[in-house]
Amino acid sequence: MGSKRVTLAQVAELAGVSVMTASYTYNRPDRVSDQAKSKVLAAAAHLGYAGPDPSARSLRRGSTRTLGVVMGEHLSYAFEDPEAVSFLAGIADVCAERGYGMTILPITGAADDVPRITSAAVDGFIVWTTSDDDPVLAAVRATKRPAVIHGGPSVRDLALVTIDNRAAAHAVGALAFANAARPAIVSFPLSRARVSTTISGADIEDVLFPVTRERLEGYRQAAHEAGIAWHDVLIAVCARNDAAEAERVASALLTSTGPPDAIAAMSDQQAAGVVHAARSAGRAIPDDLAVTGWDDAAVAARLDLTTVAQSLREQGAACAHAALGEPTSQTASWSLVRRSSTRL
Amino acid sequence: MGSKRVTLAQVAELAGVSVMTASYTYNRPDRVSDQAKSKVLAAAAHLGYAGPDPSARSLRRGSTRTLGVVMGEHLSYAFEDPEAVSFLAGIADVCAERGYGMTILPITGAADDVPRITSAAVDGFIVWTTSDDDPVLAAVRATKRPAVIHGGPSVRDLALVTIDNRAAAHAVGALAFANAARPAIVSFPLSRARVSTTISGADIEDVLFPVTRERLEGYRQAAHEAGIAWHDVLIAVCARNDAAEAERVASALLTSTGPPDAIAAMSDQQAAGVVHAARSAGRAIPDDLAVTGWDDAAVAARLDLTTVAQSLREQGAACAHAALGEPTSQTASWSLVRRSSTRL
DNA sequence: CTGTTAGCGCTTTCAT
DNA sequence: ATGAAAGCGCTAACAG
Repeated sequence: MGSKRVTLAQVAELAGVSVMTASYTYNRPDRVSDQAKSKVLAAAAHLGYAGPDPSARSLRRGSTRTLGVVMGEHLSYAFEDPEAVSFLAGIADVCAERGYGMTILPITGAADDVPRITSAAVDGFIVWTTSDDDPVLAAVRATKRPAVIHGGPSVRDLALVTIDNRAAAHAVGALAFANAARPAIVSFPLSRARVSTTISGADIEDVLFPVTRERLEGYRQAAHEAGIAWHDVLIAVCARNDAAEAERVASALLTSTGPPDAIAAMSDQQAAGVVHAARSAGRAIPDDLAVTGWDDAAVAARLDLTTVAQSLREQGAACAHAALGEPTSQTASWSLVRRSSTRL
Repeated sequence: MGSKRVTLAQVAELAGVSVMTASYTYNRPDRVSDQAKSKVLAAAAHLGYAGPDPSARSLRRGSTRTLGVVMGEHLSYAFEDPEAVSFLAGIADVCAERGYGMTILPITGAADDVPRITSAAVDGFIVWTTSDDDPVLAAVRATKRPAVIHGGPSVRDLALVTIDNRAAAHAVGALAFANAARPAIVSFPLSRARVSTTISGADIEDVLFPVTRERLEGYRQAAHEAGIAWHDVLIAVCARNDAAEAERVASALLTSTGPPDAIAAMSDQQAAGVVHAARSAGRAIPDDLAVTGWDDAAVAARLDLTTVAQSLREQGAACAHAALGEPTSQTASWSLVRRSSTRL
């Protein structure tokens, strides 16, 4: 007791063995005689030695046995988004199985994000959906460690795990916009600036979040096939993915002149907000207003929402495998869940 | 390009400066001339050097700039508990501010948890509520690094951040059990085994989760003061903290002979399950059944539940400060929120 | 402002 | 089964 830091060398000395025997006691117990082992462990206990120093071990081994997860912008938002949380749980499953730690890298959106990435003691990175211009992407790539991006964007040298958002949006959009005259979309942000705004017929090419962009493209195609001009489609952009903001936005739309008769949202949380707004405005679903969600979360079943099912948990696990350098299929599956919130 | 690992020495050599000048370029840019700095950065760019190796740096500095969080049992459960998630967000706030990483240590409940703790490259530990007999506690203590336990148990040398659960349970129990003849409690697990069971007048001393134990003590006192014998109080122990299990359990209670007329739950999620069960059983709240929750989550306001308010987010932040070795008040605040789900 | 020296604590060779 | 040597990549401490 007492001295601040106990080293393996001290343990070895007290045990009367070489440093290597002490080291083997912790790393290859089978290659050490029981006698030597117990001498080492006794000495360790006596000195209060808790095991090899993790940093020294990482340096020597060249591996930290930890995966880094970059959640984008304010980290606390990440924990508030249930789909993001499922994704984390999927990563956690794999880490737990492998005995790996999982380091959450706090991103603030400011310039100091880059050094944080660069100085993270991790073996690989998992990046949660971000925008094309996110400097974090270059920082991750520069580390030359295995890395995977969930959702997008696609970056050279980095793996990508995602569903086909465009195809899924096309499919669910077809249900949402069936027999609609004035469809609207409740959307995720278009850029990292995250401004809330309402526009019509968005210039999709300018959208910097690839997931949002691809979904808008799918919705555009669905609108087109339903005989609706894209510039007639109102897009309500929400700064954050939550029910409250979607409800406010949808209320405004529904009480405006020429209110929408179909709203496709980008998450079930948003769709739940839309449903509440519709109830408050006295609209019947789907007759007055068709609503679709995304993710097939618990709330979608509860509200009987037509939605796109995908497993963020499985995708999180797939990302973890990729970040560990294991081969993984890049393309995740999705399916359409047709319920009573749409006319079709 | 090409060579697997680029070192600072190589960068320095190419730049024609000493290793220290290269090191300072990254760590004390102000102490290096602009000229030298740009030579170093040019060389680094040329070689594809992304910055000092984190493990080597940690070893040399004696600090990892990362905090470890132990969430207890299956990590994925942690992410499913909204209060646990708030707690994590509070830690994340502080880590983001300080430029620290946050390593989530996956705990499986098996024997291999201990080496995971021991080999975590972190400067301090935060342990989410656990049981008196959790081996993780000794492992954390053995590292001799700053550590803090949230909720309990209290362990020598380790900080503790918690509210006074006993007092809070006493207070909310008084509202729950007012004018009740047959009160019941929907409880968190009593031990890490996490078995679901229903007992009456539990032997509180045997409960291994201190948070659960203290709340039961508070409820017992409240029952006593309401003139109810403890052995008449039914305790429905849930394996997990979620609405679904609480709803099942409450349904069973409400359809039994001599159903409860008051139920105190240990979380708002559980209370929400109880409310749903009451509705299904056609019971009026609070006249037929008084219900109380805990935490004052969003759902509590929505269901107009009497509950105990506490900020897990602030407590998470307080834990982070403690784990960083900063002084922190150990005792967090709580307050009673009286709404319409109780008779008083 | 820049450089030299020393070693953080450990484990990978390669012997014995 | 055990040990000696070497060095992972970096930065604190001190010169100059």
